[in-house]
Amino acid sequence: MSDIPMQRLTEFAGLNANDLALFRSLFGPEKRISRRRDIRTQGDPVQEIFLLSSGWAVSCFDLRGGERQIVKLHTPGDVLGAPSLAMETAAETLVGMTDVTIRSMPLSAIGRIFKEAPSLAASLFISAQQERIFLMERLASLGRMPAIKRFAVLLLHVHDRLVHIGRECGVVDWPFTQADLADILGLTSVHVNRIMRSLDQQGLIKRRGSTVILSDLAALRRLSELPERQWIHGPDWLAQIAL
Amino acid sequence: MSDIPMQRLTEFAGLNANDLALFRSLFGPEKRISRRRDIRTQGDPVQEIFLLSSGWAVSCFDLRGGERQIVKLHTPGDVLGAPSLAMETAAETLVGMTDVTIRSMPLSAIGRIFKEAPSLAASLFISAQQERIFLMERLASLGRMPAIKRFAVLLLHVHDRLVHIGRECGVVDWPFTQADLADILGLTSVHVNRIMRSLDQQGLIKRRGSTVILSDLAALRRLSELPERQWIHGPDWLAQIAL
DNA sequence: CGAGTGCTTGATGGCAATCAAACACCGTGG
DNA sequence: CCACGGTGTTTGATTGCCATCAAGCACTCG
Repeated sequence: MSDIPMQRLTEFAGLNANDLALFRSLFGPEKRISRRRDIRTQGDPVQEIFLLSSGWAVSCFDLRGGERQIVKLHTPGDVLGAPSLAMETAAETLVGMTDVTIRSMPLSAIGRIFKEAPSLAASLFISAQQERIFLMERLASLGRMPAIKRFAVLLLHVHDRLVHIGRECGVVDWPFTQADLADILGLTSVHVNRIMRSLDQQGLIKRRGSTVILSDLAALRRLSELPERQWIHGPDWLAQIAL
Repeated sequence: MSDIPMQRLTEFAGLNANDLALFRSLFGPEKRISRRRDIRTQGDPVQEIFLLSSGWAVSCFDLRGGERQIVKLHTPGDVLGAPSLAMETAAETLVGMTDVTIRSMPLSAIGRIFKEAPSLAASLFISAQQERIFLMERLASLGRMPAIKRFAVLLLHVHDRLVHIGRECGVVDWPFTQADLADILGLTSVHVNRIMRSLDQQGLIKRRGSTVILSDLAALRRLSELPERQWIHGPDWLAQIAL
């Protein structure tokens, strides 16, 4: 059984040993869920939040017409299902894109965190704000960019997140089919295919199976129209909580 | 000088008198900003968050090509600029769409809230999760719906928020031009115009200046493909923090 | 009254959807 | 071993939603 990944939680500030120990203690045992299975389906009662221990997952909205929009990609260390904390029943469906292992935390534990570990609570709060930025970027890309730029924005976003958790620079090895990418980008799989070939032929990316190699990072960033983000690290106001 | 509106903060649970008093005490004096002026521009250092006391505002992303995507509409009582708490410099531009009055809260005050008023902190946290749901809905609408449905989704979203803060049911009186709506919906102003006339002619809405009357709420909800949301109210885990 | 802003309408064009079909790969079972 | 179905990728032909371009109109304001 692997240890609990905490990259996302300690991204903005170090946490003391007590906080980390508390956080670990609040999660249940590991549970395996296989590829393409729902972790939680939209409409289910909200009784817990999840930590993704290993594998890839997504959050998505299923629409009445049978279409779906993937609204967030998750890598190990991510907390899943938190947005629905504001609701009686889950707004999003959580799906494993590979076999995944998750742990769950009951709602009562969230109360404990706010009561007993304010620094931890603040870290979760900032993480939620970061997620809002990610969503706003995706929104800007769907609303105001043609397909090629959307793809570049997505690829760079995932790339930068992967590098952040220690993966190799210049490579994105994700488990998505072109149909999945279409559900992320608001396109059809046919068009995603054309976009990818086009980027390939222009020399911006190369493809090896489901792996994408970013052969020209500078050109991709120029395409994307969005700046690289500078996240805070150990701001005064956060450090001061621990005192 | 008007009192501080707290609808958004008390939406999910009542707060005790101490928490409310603390919250009030953390905001600076009212400041007026006139229509179409930036409250904070993207790239500015993040030194505070804002409370919108009166008027309408938006958060938007300005892209390199000069286009913009409006990512969030704000009504009185909303906290503005919180997503950029995760960043060194602001990711979004905050703009008043009418003359607005705002109050600001320094970052150090956020630290105090987490340290001294865990129930208040938890309310802010849930509110951030709610904002993520809103963004995910917008994303689903831009990614997977044609223009008419996007408009219906937007109109209903704003309508339901306005009703929530006590405005008349069946009416949306907003200060947006068709060009603004285009920046919200990821369309052009020309197309927004055609969409609105079309809905008007079909009898789903009526227009009186900038006011939209929702003449057929049921039909609009059928169009929108998204369910009405049931937000939590006074869940156990939140109440338990105050004990 | 002229300039500016916002709304409306028509004509044209393009990006992406839709429809359709072939191809590659893979695990399964006859 | 090969047939087979299933999944995913690729490519072409056609369609359509929405963008773009252009111009006229209504209203406000200095």
